[in-house]
Amino acid sequence: MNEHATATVSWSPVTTRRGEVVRWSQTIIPTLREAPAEATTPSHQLLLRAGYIRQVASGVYDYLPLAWRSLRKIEQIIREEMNAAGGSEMLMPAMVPMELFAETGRADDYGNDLFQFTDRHGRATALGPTHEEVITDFLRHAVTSYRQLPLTLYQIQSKFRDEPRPRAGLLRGREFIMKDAYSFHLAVEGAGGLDETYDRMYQAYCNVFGRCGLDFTVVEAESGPIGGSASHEFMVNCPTGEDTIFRCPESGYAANIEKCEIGEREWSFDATATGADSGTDSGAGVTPAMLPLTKVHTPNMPGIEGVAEYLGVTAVGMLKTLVFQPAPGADSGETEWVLAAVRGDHDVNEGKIRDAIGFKVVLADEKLAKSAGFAIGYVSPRAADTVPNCLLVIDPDAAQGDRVWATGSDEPDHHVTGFNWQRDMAQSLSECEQNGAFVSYVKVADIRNAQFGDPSPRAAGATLVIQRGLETGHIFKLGSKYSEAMGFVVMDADQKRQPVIMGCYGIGVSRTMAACVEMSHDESGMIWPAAIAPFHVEIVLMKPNDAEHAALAEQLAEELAKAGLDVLLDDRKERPGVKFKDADLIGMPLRLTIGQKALDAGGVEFKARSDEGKGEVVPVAAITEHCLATLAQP
RNA sequence: CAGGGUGUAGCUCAGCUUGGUAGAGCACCUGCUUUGGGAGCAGGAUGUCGCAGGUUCGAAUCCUGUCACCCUGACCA
Repeated sequence: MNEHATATVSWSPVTTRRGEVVRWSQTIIPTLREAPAEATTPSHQLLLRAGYIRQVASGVYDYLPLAWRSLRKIEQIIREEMNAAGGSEMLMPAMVPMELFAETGRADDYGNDLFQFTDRHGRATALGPTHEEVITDFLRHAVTSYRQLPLTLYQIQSKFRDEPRPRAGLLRGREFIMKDAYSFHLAVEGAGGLDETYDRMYQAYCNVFGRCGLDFTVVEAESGPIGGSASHEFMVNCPTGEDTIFRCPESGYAANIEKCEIGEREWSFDATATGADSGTDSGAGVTPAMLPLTKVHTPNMPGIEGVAEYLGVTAVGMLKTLVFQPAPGADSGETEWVLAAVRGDHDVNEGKIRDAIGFKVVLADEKLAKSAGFAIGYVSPRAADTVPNCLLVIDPDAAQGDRVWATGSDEPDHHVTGFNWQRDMAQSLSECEQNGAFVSYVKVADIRNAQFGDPSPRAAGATLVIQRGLETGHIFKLGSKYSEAMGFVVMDADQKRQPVIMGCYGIGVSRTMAACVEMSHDESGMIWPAAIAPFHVEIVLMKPNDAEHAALAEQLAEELAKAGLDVLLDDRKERPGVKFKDADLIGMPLRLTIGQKALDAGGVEFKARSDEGKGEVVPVAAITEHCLATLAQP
């Protein structure tokens, strides 16, 4: 077993990382010629085929040796950047008593997404999906003075969420590896404040994903159920990504679909106005001439597409009106109902409604809405005139008065054509047009999801473009949501008790690995960036039985390891074709082939995975230098 | 949770309509040959046909139930 000698490391107080040498015959890399039928996304298929992961249950996977090496490298990069940003690593338990989630109300928010069980004593316990409560519980006992702040703590750990539908392998699992960091401050602004750490984390995240060799975009995001005031998502760019992101090519503004603002759009309820068309409106299906309001029988057609076809118009020529209610606990004053009117081809954005009217809304309960007088499925903006305590919010693209619209008739199974804002709702709208502000019960505001080609909110004349991405990182400004709920207060310099201000920062570690495969592969297999590849170099030994060849392979591996590179030595007694196919599949950045051909030519064959062709012969003495130089290239 | 699909050898799948006691390719084991892009020949091993009930002389096949997994949606890091 002397060949193991290359794996021994001489300990030194000064660490110059020595690479590792692993022989294929002594580990397990179970490659598959064909992808198992259950895998449909590229990263899932390749991770399975290349012997990185195996499924244990839906959304639950073994990380095999190759995957684990890559994951550890990603983790190490994260550690270095978190530490550099002032974070301290710790480890919290995966098991969390339900009492902690009850304190913040997240037991209900998470609901069935929380894995729960009861221990033998009947204590309700959850597997942690994230650890705000646990860390807040720890710190409310350990930190009592503002002098101990600011503080940033993080951990890298398996998280558990009982996803309604796990899918795409590691991209959406029920158990996954995540780095979660939490920061604590006395204030939002100023030295030691949340903003300072948030900005530092933002930079650290850019460093992490940059060092991992990923092509990514940072987008503004809604903070979601976790709560808080500001948020950015880090998205790995790839065409198969499940998230849609919008970007303004002029200003660099980028946001996800929930958050993306839309630039100024002209609107007017005036029937005689000219040029009211905004640049976003193709004008298809609209009729400038005034037509009479006509009721049309449209039985069993609550859907926009069906009705539009039946009425002989397009969705662009229709008004879609949805009925919302103030969310439970929302401070809505007198308002009981919120009507949102958008163009038929647009989607209402609840977050934007909230921002426009000042309180959160949820889609109305159908039974309640019907008993209040709404003909659900056939509602028009005019319902705001008849139902009391009803607020009407209109998207600018729908607030066009120089044309007629098809819309609901406010009675079941009927729509109307020829609806015109000014003629048919003049009274309600008269004041609204003055300034667009909250006059009486009508308001015009951006309340829809952005679309390709919408005006940019940050650069006049520019339009938004669409990209696909995979979310691998997310940072939030939490504020005092958790500290207030859990009584984490600290004495400030004025001897007043202040709830602590928090931020939280997550990276999906296992998802980052999958996203990398998703982003970087070809028809033959994976193509790893050097920084997170399981090994830097794979040595393909063509004739493992030839003592001279084998000795050269060992010598090269040793040299490369000394230079700090990790080496996988394919010493299997397999045919060349099998080894080459496998090498392409598992995707190490560099491949060295030791065979008679190249030896006769005075060297070994060198090939970068990302290059086409069969590679070049490099003299043995120059190999290490050549590898290091190639890996150093961006 | 709604809709759809699939469970047969390690993997990909055929067989099911029309019931008669299980197959192919690849992988695996042995031997020989071969050795630069998933080899050839010869031989060999491999299954509670997801599970449970029912119908039948007889069930992979028909019926009922159930479980698992995948896809689309809702939801979501």
